[in-house]
This record gives sequence, structure tokens and C-alpha cells, in this order.
Amino acid sequence: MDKDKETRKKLLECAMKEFKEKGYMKASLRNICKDAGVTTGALYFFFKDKEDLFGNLVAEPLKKLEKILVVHFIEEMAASKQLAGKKLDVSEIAKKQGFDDDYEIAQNVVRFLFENKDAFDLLLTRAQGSSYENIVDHMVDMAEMHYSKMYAAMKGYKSSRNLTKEDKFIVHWMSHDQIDIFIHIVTHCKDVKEAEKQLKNMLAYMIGGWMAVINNK
Amino acid sequence: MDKDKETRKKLLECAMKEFKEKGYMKASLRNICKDAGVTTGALYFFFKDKEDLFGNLVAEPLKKLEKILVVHFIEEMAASKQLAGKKLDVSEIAKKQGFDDDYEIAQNVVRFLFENKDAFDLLLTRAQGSSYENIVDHMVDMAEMHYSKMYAAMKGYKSSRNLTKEDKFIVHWMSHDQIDIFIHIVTHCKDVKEAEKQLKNMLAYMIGGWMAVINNK
Amino acid sequence: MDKDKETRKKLLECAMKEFKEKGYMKASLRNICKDAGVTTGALYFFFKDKEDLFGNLVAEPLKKLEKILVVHFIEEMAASKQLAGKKLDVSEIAKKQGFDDDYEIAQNVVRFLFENKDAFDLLLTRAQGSSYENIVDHMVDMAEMHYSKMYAAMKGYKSSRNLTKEDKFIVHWMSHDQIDIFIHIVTHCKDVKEAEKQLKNMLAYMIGGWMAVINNK
Amino acid sequence: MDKDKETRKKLLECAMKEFKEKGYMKASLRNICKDAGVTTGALYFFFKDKEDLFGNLVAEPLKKLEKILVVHFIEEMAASKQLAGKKLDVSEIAKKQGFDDDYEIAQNVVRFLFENKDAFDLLLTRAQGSSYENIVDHMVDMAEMHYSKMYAAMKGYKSSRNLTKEDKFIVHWMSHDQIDIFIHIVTHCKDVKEAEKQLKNMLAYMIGGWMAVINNK
DNA sequence: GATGAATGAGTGTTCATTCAT
DNA sequence: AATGAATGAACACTCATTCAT
Repeated sequence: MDKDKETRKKLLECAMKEFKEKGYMKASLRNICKDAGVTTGALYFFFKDKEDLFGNLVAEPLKKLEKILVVHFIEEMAASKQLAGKKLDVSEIAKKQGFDDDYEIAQNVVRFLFENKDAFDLLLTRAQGSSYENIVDHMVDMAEMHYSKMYAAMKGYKSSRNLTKEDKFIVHWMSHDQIDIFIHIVTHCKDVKEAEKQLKNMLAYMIGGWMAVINNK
Repeated sequence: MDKDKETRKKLLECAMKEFKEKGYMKASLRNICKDAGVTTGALYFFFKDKEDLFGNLVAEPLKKLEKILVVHFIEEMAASKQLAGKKLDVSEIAKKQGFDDDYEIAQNVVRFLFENKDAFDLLLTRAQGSSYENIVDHMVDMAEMHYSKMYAAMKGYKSSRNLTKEDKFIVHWMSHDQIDIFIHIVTHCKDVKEAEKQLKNMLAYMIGGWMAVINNK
Repeated sequence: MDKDKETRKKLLECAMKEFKEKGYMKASLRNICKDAGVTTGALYFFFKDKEDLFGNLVAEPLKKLEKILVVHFIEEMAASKQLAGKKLDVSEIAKKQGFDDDYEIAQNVVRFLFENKDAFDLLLTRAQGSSYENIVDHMVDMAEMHYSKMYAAMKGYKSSRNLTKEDKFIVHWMSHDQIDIFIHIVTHCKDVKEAEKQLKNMLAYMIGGWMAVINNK
Repeated sequence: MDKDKETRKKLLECAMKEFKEKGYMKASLRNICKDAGVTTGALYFFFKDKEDLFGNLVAEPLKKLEKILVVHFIEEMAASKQLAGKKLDVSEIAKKQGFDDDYEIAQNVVRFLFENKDAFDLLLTRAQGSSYENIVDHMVDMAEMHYSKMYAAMKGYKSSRNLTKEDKFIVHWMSHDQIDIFIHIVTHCKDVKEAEKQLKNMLAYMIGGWMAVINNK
């Protein structure tokens, strides 16, 4: 039980290294097997194909992340309820209640990203060519669903169906930007400690952005 | 005179199509030639290699863009001078002088991007594997150089050398975000008219973000 | 156990045939594979590249030959010691002690060449374009190192460093010629029996040449 | 008349350079034309094909050389007549009449080789893959024809038809060696002055070799 | 005389994948 | 559980050569 699966583990390690170095497309299964000290046949015993091998490195963390994100968006929306309709001076943003809440909520995401830093590095920056190449778009879509509602609420619309084309566009951008913040953190911070520190500033930026958009025109 | 270079043009068109569909790496020169109705040898008469073919689609627009961006950043910095040290209510951001300037400056960039929409679509989203794969990073670096100074000025520092590690991180992020705004616009708007409309909101978002960061803590 | 490696063997055989017919450069890996009844992929399972395939046909014999040549030159030098300073009538050359020794020493080389006739045919006449294309020069250099000393001794010089430019030239030529004798034998004699017979005459020629040079002027 | 043919000349110059650098096979007509500043079409106006281009660099010198060689061999045979049946001490070879004659005769060849050094460098060392790749063999055959007779005469045979298989083999070798001497000189001496100096020693070597063979057993 | 364009067959090489053992 | 062998399609690229203009 401790010895078996050892080859599998070795293969996954070497795959991680190869995918990180070269990206999904340029990664060579040959190389991975050579590094792992096994033949290509062995790889195909454990994994269906290249796609499956990659999937085994990122699928599980991704699944959990999606759940965490859903929670994140829901909590965020709850926290935002208090701000609806108000006008804030930017100097107050940092102090406002919602911000502290937002920070704590986002921290959960960041912490989880760092618990699986390798996997998310791969997934978010090296998946081109694999079935995960559009995963960022998918996460943006998730964000968008929630942010549409949140935006509508903050604008005082009755429903997110009332969003104009213009509204939708900026919501899409802000959704994209929220996801990008997470990606940026996980790819630019060396550990979770640094990540949490930078997160504060980035959230301030994002919330400042939201406020400006909400109050624009 | 109208007939000559026809093959070259055809090849570039088909290359554009293939690169857009599959990205630089997966694009097949064979396919491009087949589509263009010529043999691979013909392609190599006009272009040195795959890289050169790709370059012929993006190099020139890129060169011009870089010049335009430099101007953009310089003008932006000049416009920002008036805001240094002040605290603004978010509700005023839209009205402030600097914003209108920023908008006009950014418009130049966006207009140029749309004059070469195809090329920039390629360059900014499908260049992986080519020598242009890090072009976005390069543009972010450009932005960062200018934004470091601008940020220092707004914070009241004497020099951008006084930036803390934390300052640098957020400046890098905001530089990244500025470039991302341009990319987002060029990849999500169908024409320059729509682009200019959305640009306003996005700039409000960005400036709101900056204000929040500057005034944070 | 008798079946395995059969493909590899077949490939080597067909490669030998193709290389002999067309030389390294013009040899086509596709042809080799077609002849062997396998796909090109199979070839690349066994051999790294064209160079490696060629190397597998000649490297080992070459390595051994170089060892044998070193011994050859050393023994030859020892045998020549007795002739130093003497003047011989050409009619006596055949009878002199040194000649018989030389013959026996050279025989070892010739025998080995014939044990690997195919490989040396390839190596010595069809390697142009491969990494072995200068192998003859290399062997000449080896010969030259020893013959410089031998020549110096026969001339009564204290050291081979005393050789004039002219001396060096003729020593280089004679080194070249010695190697050429071996090449000529292996490419012109059908079996080792014939080779040994011809070797005698060729050595007489060479020694006659040496004597003439030594006593010249 | 002075301006036309200029392109042709340029092409031949560049071809010489390319062939020398890479050998016939690896030489690229593209490169030659690029160097000459013309298109491939231009080349094909002046030359039928690659072979023809190469031929235009070497055919004429070769033709003349063959004539000179014929004379050389005939004169050499005449000079050798006086030696027939005699036994010479090696120490006397240098002084013997025939040697001086031989030297003068060979000088003609060497001088001509140096008048067309470039062409012969090409022809003798870089022709592999062209129709001239066996030219050395051909010259050896020429030598052999004459040397068979000379050898027969020196051995006291009535006719060269009386040569044994063994005789023929050594005659072939000595013919080969004579040609090799010329090749060696033209490829190793930087000018005709040096060539003539070294030639003396090389002829002594050759004649010493002949004497030894003639008197062997 | 020479260009510019194009051909078509060829090159060595790499790849993910399969499968009998 | 893993090996060793092999497939077959694809790849970017190079070449000598042709020919209408």
C-alpha cells in the first residue's frame, strides 16, 4: 500500500515538472516517462492519455476551488448588500465594513490556491492545448453570474435582467478582473503570507473600481 | 500590378485564419498552403519560416503600438500631475479634469488597436510558442516603468526608488491591469464605436482603483 | 530470445546497405526503413538519429582500431630502432630484420580491418557528412605523432622538435601514406588472405620510400 | 563585351566559394545566387544545372591536366628505361639520372596544378556527389596503364600482359600513390614554390618505394 | 538577360498512442 | 504492473528545377 502507486506518484511529479516547464502542448510524454524512469507503456497503465494525466494534476483542486468560489461570491454578495445605494468617499473604503468582510472571504480563496499552488500554476497559465484551456473563462462566467446580481442590486435595479448591454460589459470585465486578481496572486507571490499582504491592496483597488463604476455617470 | 503579390496576400490571409483558429503552435503550414491553393515551397518563397510568417502579420502593428503606448503613458503621467496629493470623493472622479484627459489619451490606443484588430487578436491571445509569446509581459513592463513614477508622485514620494516592495507589487498589478483593459477591449468589442463606449467605464474602474490604492491605509 | 532485436539487426543491415550505396549524406532513412519493412518511428526507437545509426555501424570497430593502431605504431618504432643511422642497399631491405617485424605488426591491423570489413569500408570511404568525416585525418595525426619520433631517431636528431618544416611535411605525407595503405587494402582486397599477400609488397614500398627519404640529400 | 558575362563570372566565383566550403552535395544553389545577388533563374540561364555549374569550374583544367599527365607518364617511362634491370643502392637514388628527369617532369604537373589550384582543390576533394566523384580513380587508371608497362620493363617482363595478379595489385597501388602525391601537394602547399620544394622529397619516397618493390623477393 | 513565382518531391525528426507479452 | 516494440501521421523545412514574362 505504501510501495504500490509509487510509479504513479513519480509520474505525476515528473508530469508536473514537464508541464510547468513547457506547457501542456509542448510537454512530451516521452520526457516525463524518461524522467520517471519508466516506459511509455507504464504511463498508459495509469492514465488514459495526455489529457487524463494533466487532469489528474488539476481536476481535484479545480473542483474544490469552484465550490469555494461559489461560496466566495455568495458571501461577497451578502457583504455588499449593506453598501447598496450609498455613496462613499474613497478614503472611507478601507474602513468600511464590507471591505473587511470581503478581505476575509477572499482570503479563503487565496489560502486554498496556495495549498495547491503547483496545480493552479499549471491550470491557470500552462493549460493551453488541453481541455482546460478555457477554464479561466469558465471561472469568469461563474463570477459574472454573481456579479450581475450584485451589480444590479448596487445600481438599484430590480433584477439583473435589467442590465443594459453596457452594464453587462463592465460586469464581465470586473468579473474577469476578480479572477485575474487570484491568478496574479498565485503566480506572483511566493507564499501565502505574502499573498495575503498583497491581497489587501488588490481588493482595495477592485472595490475602488467598483465604486467608481457604480457611481459613474 | 494588381495580380502580383496575390499569392502572398492569400497566404497571409489563410495564415491569419489558421493562427486565429489554432494558435501559433498548432497552426499547420501545410494547412495554410492547402487553403491558399499553393505548395509549401511557395510559402517559403515569401517567408523565411513559420516565425517569419507570423511576424509578417503582427510585427508592424506591434511596433507602432509600442510607440503609441509610450506616448500614452507620458501623456497620462502629465494628466495625473494635477491629482497628486488630493483626496477625491469617488463621485467626483468622473467629473474631474484628469479623467477626460485620460479618456482621450486612451482612445488613441484603442483606435489604433481596432485599426489592426486581427493582428492584435493574434498577438495578444494566440502567440504562444512564437517569439512574441511574452509580448504582453513586455508591454506590462513598459507600463510599469511609467506607473512607478506616477504612483510615486501621487504618493508624495521623492523618487520611484522609494517604493516599498508592497508598492511595487500593486504597481505591477495595476500596470498589468491597464494592459489587460486594452486586450479585453480589443478581444471583446466588435468595433471601435463599441470599444470607445466601454472604454469610459473601464477607465473609471481603473482610476477608481488607483484612488483607492493611493488612499489605502 | 532469438527473435528479439531482430528488427534492430534488420535495420542495421539495411542501413549498412544504404550507406554503402549512397554514402552517409544521400542515404535516406525512409529507404532504410522501407527495406527493413518497418516505419520510421521504429528506427527512432532504436537509434537517436541518423548519426547514431551510422555510429552503431562503425563506432565500436573504430575504437578498437585506434587501440590497435597505437600498439602498431609503438611496436613499429621499437622495430625501427635497429635501423637507425644505418645505410641499407634496397636489395637488402626485404631481408632485414625490421621488415619481418613490421610485417607481423601490420598484419594485426589488417586482420582486424578484415574482421570488420563492412564497417571500415563505410567509415573510411562513405562517412562524408557524418561526424566521422574527418576520421582519416585523425588517424593520420596519430600516425604522425609516432612517425615524427621515429623519423627524428633515424635522422639522428636528438628530438622530434628538431624537425624542419620540410621534415615535417614529408613525415606528414608518409603518415598519410601509411594510413592509405590500410585503407587501400581493406577496400581493394576481397579477403584477409589476399590482403596479407599484398601487404608484404606495400610495406616494401613504404620502407623503400622511408629509406630513400632518410638518405635523401 | 566587358560588362556582359559579368553575372556569369560572379556566379562562378560564388559557386567556387560555396562548393569549397560545403562540397558539391551540401552546396546550395540558392546560396550561390543570393551571394551573387541574382535570382536562381539567372543561374539557369547560364548553366544547365548544378552539375553543369560545377563542371564549368573544373572541366577545362581537368581536360588539360589529363593531357599533361599523359605526357608526364610517357616521359617518365622514357626516363625509367635507363634503370631497367639495374640494382641501385638507396643512397644513390637521389643522384641517379632518372631522378632528376622525374623531378623535372613532375614539376610540370605541379606547376599546372597550382595555376588552377582552386579548380583542383574542388575537383580532388569536394566533388563527392557530382559526376566527377570518381575522377581520382580515373586518373589512377591512366597512371596504371603507363605504370604497368614501366613496371613490366623494370621487372624484365616482355609485356605488361605477363604481370601476375600480385604485380597488378602493387602497380595499382603505386599508381594510386602517384596521383595522391599530386593531390597532397596541391592541397597542402600554399604556393608553387613550396610545392616544388616538397615534391623532391616525395619523389624520392616514391622512387625508393618502386626500387624496393622491384627488388623485393 | 534576368526576374519572381511556384513546383513537388524529398529530408530528418517527433509525437501520442497501442499492444502483445 | 510494466516492458519493449512498433505504428502512422504529422511536422517544419530544403532542394534543384521550371517557366511565363
